[in-house]
Amino acid sequence: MNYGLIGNIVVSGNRVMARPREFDPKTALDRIQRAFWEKGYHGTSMQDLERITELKKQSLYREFGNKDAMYARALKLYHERDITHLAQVICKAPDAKQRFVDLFEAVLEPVRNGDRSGCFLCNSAIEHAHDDPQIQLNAQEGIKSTQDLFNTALAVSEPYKGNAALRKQKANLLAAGYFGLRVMVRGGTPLDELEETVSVLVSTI
Amino acid sequence: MNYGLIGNIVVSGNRVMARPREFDPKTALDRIQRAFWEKGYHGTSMQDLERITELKKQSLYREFGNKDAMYARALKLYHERDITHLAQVICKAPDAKQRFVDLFEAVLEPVRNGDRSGCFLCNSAIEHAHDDPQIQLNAQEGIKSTQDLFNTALAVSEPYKGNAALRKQKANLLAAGYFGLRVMVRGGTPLDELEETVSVLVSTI
DNA sequence: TTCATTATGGACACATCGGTCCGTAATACA
DNA sequence: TGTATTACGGACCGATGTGTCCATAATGAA
Repeated sequence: MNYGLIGNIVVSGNRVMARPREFDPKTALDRIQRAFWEKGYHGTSMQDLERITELKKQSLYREFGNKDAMYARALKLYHERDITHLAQVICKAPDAKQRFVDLFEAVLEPVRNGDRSGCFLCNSAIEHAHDDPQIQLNAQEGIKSTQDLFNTALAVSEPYKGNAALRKQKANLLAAGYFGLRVMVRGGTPLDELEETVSVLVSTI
Repeated sequence: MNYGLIGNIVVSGNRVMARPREFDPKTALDRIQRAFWEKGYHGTSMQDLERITELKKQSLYREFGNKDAMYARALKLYHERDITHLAQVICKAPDAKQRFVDLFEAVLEPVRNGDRSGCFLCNSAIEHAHDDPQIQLNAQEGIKSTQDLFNTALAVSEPYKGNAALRKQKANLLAAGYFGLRVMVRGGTPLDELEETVSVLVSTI
């Protein structure tokens, strides 16, 4: 049994393990991520994290190290879970157009539930563009991989299947529209306007 | 002679005026705006503002009130100057397509000069979406007015001139792409990728 | 029991934050 | 000259921020 990383010290399982952890690190990280996603790095204090995780700060520091590490973990989780989720959504339907209908529906679905957090990747890129080169690099790669994802999603149907140049152009167009849409979500654009924008985006396919 | 607003107190000019202001409030506000634009509200401290304006904090407080007021003034200046600038750019050319070529060129021009601040409106919307309803409202209106601006810009040429529904759709598409593009700028996307995205956006007109 | 670990409460260090106040010098007009 | 205003230096305030330390209790396995 491996308890994983605690701070920077690896705790192996073949030792005398005493009082077990009472909280679930995954749900803790999940809540931390939600906080950073909604309110940003500066907008989220350690007090906030204590409150929403229902953990004391000592436990948080023991588990994750420091605030920066928590933010990095949150961003990583976003990539591993939420981006991957979109990647799965977009590859289900058998034709390109329907794929993007599904994708944009997955984007609007949280909005219908009152969640206007937008895109964590975009948010972090904008908040830390001018002070954290690591996050900037992460954002850059995220943008790139979104374009690539859209590209492969288009490749299932003609004329994109047989025309790589056209495919890349369309992928870029859809990616720009996608990022813009997510900014509009966070910016408070009414749902019907968002839906209209989605339908126009899809109609370009 | 009217020295305008100092804090909330109007200083009328028919009194014995003594030592005149030695700095230019406009250039001070200009630098304040640039700082907020680049680094955001939380990322910009009063110390930063003192440094970049070359003013002491007492002068800043006397002139603008407090940090929130400075940020509000910066946002207002963005609307009055930078948005208006785009509005002028986009209305020069005689046909719709060229108008958006000009617009996107105006967006990329700062990037060519190494300025990747992006869109102050988007940045503020994302940073304050969940804590300041006033800024959220401002962002919402900014998004709306951008769509409207694009709409009127399209109205100069057929088929948009005679087809309001099509015009609105295209305006929404271009607006989403525009916002996405500006996020990509701040996210560090390479210039050639940005140019490619622009050319695809323009080609939809 | 002993030992290693987790959890908690509380104090506290240290920096930074926005913001205020005071004393003093400089400036311009009456 | 006196008066009103601006500018500056510097001290200072209270709040908040991240992060550490310590003592103590709880827990489970050897």
